[in-house]
Amino acid sequence: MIKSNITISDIAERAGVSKATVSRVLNTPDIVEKHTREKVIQIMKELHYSPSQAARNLSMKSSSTIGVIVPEISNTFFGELFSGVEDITNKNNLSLLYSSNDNDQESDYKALDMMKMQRVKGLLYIPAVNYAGLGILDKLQRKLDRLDCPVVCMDRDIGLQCDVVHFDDQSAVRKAVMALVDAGHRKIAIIIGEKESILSIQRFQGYLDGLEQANITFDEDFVYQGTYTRLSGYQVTKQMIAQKKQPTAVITCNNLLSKGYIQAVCEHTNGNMTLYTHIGLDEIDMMNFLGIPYNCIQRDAYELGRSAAELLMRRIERPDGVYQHMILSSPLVHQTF
Amino acid sequence: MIKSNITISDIAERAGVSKATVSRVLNTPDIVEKHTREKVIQIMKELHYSPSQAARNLSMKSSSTIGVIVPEISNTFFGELFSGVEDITNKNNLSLLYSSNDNDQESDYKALDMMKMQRVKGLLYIPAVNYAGLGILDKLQRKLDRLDCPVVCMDRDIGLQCDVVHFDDQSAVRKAVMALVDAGHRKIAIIIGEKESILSIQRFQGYLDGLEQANITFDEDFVYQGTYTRLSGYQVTKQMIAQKKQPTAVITCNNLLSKGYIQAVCEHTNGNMTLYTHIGLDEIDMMNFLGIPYNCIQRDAYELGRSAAELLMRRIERPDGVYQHMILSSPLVHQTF
DNA sequence: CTGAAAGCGCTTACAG
DNA sequence: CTGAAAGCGCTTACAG
Repeated sequence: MIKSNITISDIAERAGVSKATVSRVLNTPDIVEKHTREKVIQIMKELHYSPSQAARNLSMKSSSTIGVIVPEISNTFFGELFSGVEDITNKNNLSLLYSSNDNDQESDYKALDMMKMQRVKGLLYIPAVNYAGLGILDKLQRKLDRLDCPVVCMDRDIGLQCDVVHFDDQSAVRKAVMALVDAGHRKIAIIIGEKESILSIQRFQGYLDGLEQANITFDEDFVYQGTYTRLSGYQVTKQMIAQKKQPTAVITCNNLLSKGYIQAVCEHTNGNMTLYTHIGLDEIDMMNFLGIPYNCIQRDAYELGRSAAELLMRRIERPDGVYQHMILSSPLVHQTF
Repeated sequence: MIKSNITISDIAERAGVSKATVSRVLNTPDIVEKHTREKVIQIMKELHYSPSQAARNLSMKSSSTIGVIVPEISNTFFGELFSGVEDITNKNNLSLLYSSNDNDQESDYKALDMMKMQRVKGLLYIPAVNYAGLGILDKLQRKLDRLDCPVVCMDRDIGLQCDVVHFDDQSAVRKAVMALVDAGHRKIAIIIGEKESILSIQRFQGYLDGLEQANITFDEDFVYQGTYTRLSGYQVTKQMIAQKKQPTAVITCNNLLSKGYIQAVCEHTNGNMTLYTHIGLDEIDMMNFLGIPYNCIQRDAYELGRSAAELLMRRIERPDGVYQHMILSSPLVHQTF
């Protein structure tokens, strides 16, 4: 560590100019005389000067930081998303302030408070829970409004007044059901996570839509509900396997549930995945490469992050104008059945 | 968006006290009289006051942000690592400023410059490349020193003067070779990434150590070198498969290479992974659950992140003292052969 | 093209 | 226990 608190004053002094001039070569180099400019730049380099963003932000009442709040970074889906975000913010020379909310409302509030204290220039946000369902959507909305910066809500459309980017899960699940029906299935089970989650609600609705379209009577025995974790997917699938009334096809509603499902099935069949015909939401890494046919609704998390970040950039440019509602398609990819 | 630039002055005015007092209820509440304190707090709540970190940092010449630089967040290894980091920084009420360097030296410099401008309180750092190998380690070291904050180097020990946390890859690979030898193998191939990478150097040395210990003559035909990407792992493995001289066992030197390897082997054998006996570095998600026996050197990325973050916290507390060199063990996990 | 000065929103000795 | 004032490191009208 080197104590190196070089400030604009040091540069000004050495260059024999005012602080204002130094500031100008930093911000509006064109308006300072060439010779002066070069001298100042030279000295900055010599002294390894690095302007303080904090001071700059304070003075300009602005910020160079974008906040990102996602449920949990260790889920590859959010890692990919993050990667898409970064590609855009990098281009715009913006820093990324990160926080995860662990799908927990309290953590979510904490994260939002932090973002506010940091005065982020914009926020990319995945709500922790379904605030609409909890009846506290208004409270969240006010919290976001008070952030006093553009917000783009990603992945979960809980009814927020802001730009929103998400996948059309409802129709994707509907199509998945239709594809199974076309292949002759009538007994189609679905495994969903938390009932209250907007994700579950939409995906389940897609399931109902599909059944209706195919004239299949809804049978609640084929609805398995857990939480959006691998462990839960495993347990629920075990339960399902033990039932007398068996489905012939299964839809699992996120990548973690799918993983748990696969684990349970493989354990039961000794690695043979054909116990049920299966369609998962989200790709699962490696499945394609192992020569195991894997059917899924493909959601491009990288693209989600990229689109949301681009939308945020535009919104920062032009804060006014009607909110965008962007829906990304998620194709059904099935090699077999 | 609500324009809500409530400042400490607003609070002071409404509460009929000075700014200093308001600041004190924020920072040292105990020394302000109970009644005053409560009144101020009350007004802060009413007005949804949120202090500006930028102003605070500037005034205190400090920071509440930890920087994290990793190669690429989309690799699950780094996602897990990040998750370990966050658990610690959350506890300490520190924000996380994130940047990836994409294993590219220029991006790495850019990231470091950004961290400096942001005046991070500490940095968790994975060097983009092997600076030692490039002969510019000194330059990097000075860059880090000028950051004027504690730095913990993670995952890659390139010889930096700072705290370091990494796995003992060399001895892990040596043990992997020994395990293969014990199972009767003599023709053991290794697939490594970029030659110059410190990762490759150490892992390759472990390979040599193992061969020597087993009295096996080194045969360079069994060394396959690519880059640390899935595609490269795939291509190199294809090449290997096409060779007349065949190994009986293969070691792949990171998770991406392992994935590419698996892809190539499965493609060639139609899903039968027993073409070679294989040990990969790092776990691969799902393998265990698919009932596919997968042998690997297990490196706990979450633990790496957690340890590094804890070390950083301690170093921030006590900046002086000799640098720590922490080596995490990475057990060899093999169910078969 | 350049400088003096005020201001951004805080904190903290200092004096009371 | 509290306030007035200086200072953190910048930027930017304003005047020249």
